[in-house]
Amino acid sequence: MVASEDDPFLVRRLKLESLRERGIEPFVDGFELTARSSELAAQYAELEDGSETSDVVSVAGRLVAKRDQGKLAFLVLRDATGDMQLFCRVNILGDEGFAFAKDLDLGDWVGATGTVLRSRRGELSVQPTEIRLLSKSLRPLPEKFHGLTDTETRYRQRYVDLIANPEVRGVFETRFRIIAAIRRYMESEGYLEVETPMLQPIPGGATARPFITHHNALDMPLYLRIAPELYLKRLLVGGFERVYEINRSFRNEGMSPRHNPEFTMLEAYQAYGNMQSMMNLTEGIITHAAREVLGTVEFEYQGQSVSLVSPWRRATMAELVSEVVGSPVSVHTPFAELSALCETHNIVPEKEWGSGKLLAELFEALVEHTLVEPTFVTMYPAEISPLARRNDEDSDLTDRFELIITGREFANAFSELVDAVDQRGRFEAQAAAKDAGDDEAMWIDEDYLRAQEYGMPPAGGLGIGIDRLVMLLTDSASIRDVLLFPQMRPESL
RNA sequence: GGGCCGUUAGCUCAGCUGGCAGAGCAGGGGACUUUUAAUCCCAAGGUCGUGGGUUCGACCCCCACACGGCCCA
Repeated sequence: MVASEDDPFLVRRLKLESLRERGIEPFVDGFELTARSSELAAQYAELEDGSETSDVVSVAGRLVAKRDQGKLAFLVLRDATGDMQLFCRVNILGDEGFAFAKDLDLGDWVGATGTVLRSRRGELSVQPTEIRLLSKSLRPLPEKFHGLTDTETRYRQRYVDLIANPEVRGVFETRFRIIAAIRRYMESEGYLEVETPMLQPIPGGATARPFITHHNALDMPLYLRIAPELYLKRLLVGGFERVYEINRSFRNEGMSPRHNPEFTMLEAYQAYGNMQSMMNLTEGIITHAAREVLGTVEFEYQGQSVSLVSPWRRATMAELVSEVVGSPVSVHTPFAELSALCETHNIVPEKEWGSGKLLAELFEALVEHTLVEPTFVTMYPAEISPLARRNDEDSDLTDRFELIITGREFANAFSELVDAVDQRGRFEAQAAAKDAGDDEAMWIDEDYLRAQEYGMPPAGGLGIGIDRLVMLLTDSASIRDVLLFPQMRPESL
């Protein structure tokens, strides 16, 4: 028996068998509770230290602490709203009931019925007349003081992380409140939430490598979408004027503290809108979400202060790059000069890159990480914006912006390209790049072109990375901290 | 893909120039009728990530691999 005494898992298995032998079912069928922890805390806020009531309540939760004191024992139950202490006395529970209570293990799901009191030390408690085991826990919980800190275990066994680190649940509650707030905002702005295919025959709407899968009945490849964009825009052709979708997209790329293979994006499209209206919408969505969950638009992210107070800075990509390199630079700067600048800054240009790509690379390397306060970076080169409308004054640029906050991209939006002829040309340039070996380049989507040929209204379109927004508003350093189950290599169990 | 760091008891962590593996919590036994990381006493618990190598001797040094984290592409 020495071995089993040392193994918490075995001890609990034996305890489980022993319960059954005594006719006690360790996994009961439901439990009727009358109160939750926070409700009792609010209801009895005025109850004085050391005073007892005759009010009978039933509570339930996971046993997270046990302080055995001889003929008295303090158990702490945790439910979704908070903790509640059980004040267990042998003369109230009886010898058998008291022994049963003390024999419960940390981690067990427990229900208790009894009277409400506040202990001399001021702890609101339920003094049980009856304690029931609702569901037996077979594995020991992490250490009570330090909790679970091992990052790998926290991500792999999120259920344990959520038990051991209550603040983690808070992060995810905030995540889902942000998303709910955005949905309310979009509805108030007249947008209809729609659902478009995640399994696509042609992955489009972004430049990224897709995941590929196979449909057996059709015997054809399908791709997990890299963006919903092209389907949402087909809806504008069909006459929907304001649509949005919040859901997963998938990109078959490297993982990092800011990238997960599946991630959540908001995309919204507005007929008759343009880059300007998308700036307003972006500002509205993000400030609304911040106010809803933080109550303010000024906060700290990873030690640096961030202010989302409107209006947000607007600057063109060319202006921002020029500022940093100290001389005027634009998409029209001679190619050789741009190449030389890149090399000065340790960017190795690839042979198919044009001036637009060079400028964008300079921006990413030199400017992006320096923009802490929200900044709309506008006038993206047409070369790297195959779905955006050309600027009326300069056809090498597009009416596109990205929103940068804390040095990171949060949104990407533009006046949509609705000219089917121009769109075909841009697709063909992408196809050429793909043939030249760029496996992130876009495919030609003939059906999308056909849709545009029917006539698409002028429109603004917007994408916001929801995971990154949640990171910002929950002060999380890694995307894995805002994904319940981040992607991990398989562990050997 | 490259660089750096990490992996020791269920959990959180120590471990000296290379000399028999340590603590706290949890778990086991005992005391205690107002505790709050309760306290006190006793006993137990380890393929030191995996596989090689160096050495009289390796948790420690070297190599490879696995998993994770951060940085870079």
